[in-house]
Amino acid sequence: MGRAPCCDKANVKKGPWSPEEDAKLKSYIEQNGTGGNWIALPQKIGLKRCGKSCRLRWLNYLRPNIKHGGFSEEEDNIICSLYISIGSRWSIIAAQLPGRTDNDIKNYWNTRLKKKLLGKHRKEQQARRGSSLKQEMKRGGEIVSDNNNNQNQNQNPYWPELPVLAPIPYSNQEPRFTDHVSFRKLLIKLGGRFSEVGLPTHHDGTGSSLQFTTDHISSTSQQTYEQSMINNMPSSAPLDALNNTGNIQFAQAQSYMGGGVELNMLQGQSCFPAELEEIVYNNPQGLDGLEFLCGEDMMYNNRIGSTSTCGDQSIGLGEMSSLIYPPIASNYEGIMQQRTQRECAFEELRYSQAN
DNA sequence: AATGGTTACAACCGCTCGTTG
DNA sequence: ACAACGAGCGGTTGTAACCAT
Repeated sequence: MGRAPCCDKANVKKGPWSPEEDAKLKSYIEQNGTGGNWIALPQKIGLKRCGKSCRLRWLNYLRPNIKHGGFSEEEDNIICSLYISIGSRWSIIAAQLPGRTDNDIKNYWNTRLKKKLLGKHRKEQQARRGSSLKQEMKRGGEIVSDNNNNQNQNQNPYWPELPVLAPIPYSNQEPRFTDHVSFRKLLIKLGGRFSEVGLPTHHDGTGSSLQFTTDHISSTSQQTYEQSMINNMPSSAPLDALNNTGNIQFAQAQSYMGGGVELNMLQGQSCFPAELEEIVYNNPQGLDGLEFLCGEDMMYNNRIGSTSTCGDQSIGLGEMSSLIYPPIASNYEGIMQQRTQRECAFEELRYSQAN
């Protein structure tokens, strides 16, 4: 037996709202509130609309102080930062941007911001290709003959340029982020502390779960964290929103922090959105300009570890960036569970390319 | 002016989660 | 413990507006 429909589909109007309908809904809610029951609302007002439709119309359009369009650079940065941290959790992102709705941000991301970001990335990639091609032409055959020394010569912290869709080394033998001390430092810098005591081990015997807790955070590291948040965020406004918001999800997220957050560094896992994975995995340099998201240290670590997701203790940008926003990172397990099939497919593709 | 393609946005759909009886 | 229900969320679709030819 299926679930009963929330309204009589045959008798509800669909499509764009008329000004009259808007006026009815707005004036009723302003005078009486929603009454906590959206399903009953349209009947009370005499609207031939589904309750869900009314709710959506109110939240996305009629509610006071709603801003439409005209996203600022700062808002762009916040959206990008949060998207990279938590993915498409539009309601959480919207909670950090007063006056913006999740629907609005979602649309803005899908239609403009994503393209803007990818366009910028591709442009930079082309520019780099162009300049490296010029260099290669200058050096002539040197490169080929010197191939064996390339690794040593490559002194910059960046990954060597990888051709798009080139097979990515995928070896269990060489996890690139095996240094627990470095990782611990990073976490401490971010204000958390992980404990290896009593950590569960994987079936293959490699302990790879890191307990990220805040209940032991010293005031110093807490301050460090707060400072790092301030430094890394485009402005303090989102922080204010974070502190002051009545958003339930954030409250929940904060409460989870007290109990400790487990970051399972599972093989090949990344919570990175597919379109950004392209940037990250094909060309970590492409993240230049997004340092505001995580700071230079983390950018460096990303370059070191971004293509290694198979190592038992390795950490990819997805995981790293999920630490940027600890209140959000506390939802990490949930986010990981919600990894899309698309992302899994991406990982599989990478794996198959490498083998 | 007509047509076809693209973009931006509003709205819908279906799912999950929390609450209630 | 369970089912029914409403609220909320994210993905998708429909369509008006705009632009190029």
